[in-house]
Amino acid sequence: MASNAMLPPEQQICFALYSASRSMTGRYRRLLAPLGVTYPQYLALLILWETGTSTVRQLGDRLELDSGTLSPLLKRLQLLGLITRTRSTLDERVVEISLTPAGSNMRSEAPRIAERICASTGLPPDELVELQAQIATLATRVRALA
Amino acid sequence: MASNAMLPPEQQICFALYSASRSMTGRYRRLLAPLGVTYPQYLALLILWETGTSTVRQLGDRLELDSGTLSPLLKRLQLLGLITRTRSTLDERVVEISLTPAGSNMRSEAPRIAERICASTGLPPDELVELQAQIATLATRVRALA
DNA sequence: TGCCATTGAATTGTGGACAATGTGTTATAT
DNA sequence: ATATAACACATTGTCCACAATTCAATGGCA
Repeated sequence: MASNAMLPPEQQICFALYSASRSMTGRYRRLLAPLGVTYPQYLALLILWETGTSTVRQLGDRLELDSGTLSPLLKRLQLLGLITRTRSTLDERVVEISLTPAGSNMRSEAPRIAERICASTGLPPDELVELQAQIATLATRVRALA
Repeated sequence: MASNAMLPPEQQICFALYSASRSMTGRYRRLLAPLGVTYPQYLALLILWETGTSTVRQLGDRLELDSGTLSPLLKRLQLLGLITRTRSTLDERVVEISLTPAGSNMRSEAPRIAERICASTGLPPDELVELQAQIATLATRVRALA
């Protein structure tokens, strides 16, 4: 592995991930602009479209984000009128995040966006799935070291 | 690709990239902490260790970052005493970034860090190179749409 | 019951990203 | 030679990411 030691960033996998992630976020930026949401906000909506309601903690577990990131992000989604935030009556520490009708309706835009994102990769579905799995495995492995 | 339409984030390649990139940055955070620099700062140093001197534009071209990101980042590297920033005498618009002796000396730490990063992936060198190439290709393709 | 560690969110502070704009410099075209 | 465009970088404002801290609420447990 010593041969890898001083490779330029363009040949290192970390930079490839860093660069690819920003490319993808940039692609989402254009696609999501008409909806007025960002990519991380869209990720939170994806979870909520699936679950209906989630706590801040549950969103953080799924997206691997902490409350320092999610709290202001969710506040912005609330300002946009897409979600509601209410303290749980069973446990006053917990904040329940739910979709408003406007937030629910936005779900119908998702398939078109996902389709265009997949198309941007230029990869056939099977290769996309394969690459996704490899990258996810890598992420899990690296995260396990923390 | 309609089948991909409403996959949960955990099964989408964009989220895999987003998540893997943050995992890697987190790994670098620990490894770079003794040096007092961040991962994006380390990327700039990687270029400078290779070139000796670069303009802000050249750094931006290599790292795909604009001056809005690089200007404050380089200012921090200057505060750390790792680089100098001087206006080019030939073209007063250009700012030349050069390594200080302290910045140059830091290069000796790089191989050890790169080695540990590669080890974190848990992948053999050949698979690492293969995966890097696939991700870099994907990034290029997506970026071409902008 | 009262004490104490734990938990869930929010807040604060630092550093990235990136769009949009500003400022001065250089190149180009009449 | 002078306007005008193009260029390099800096600045501003918004949103993310994450460490560290705070604070209220909860759940043991003596």
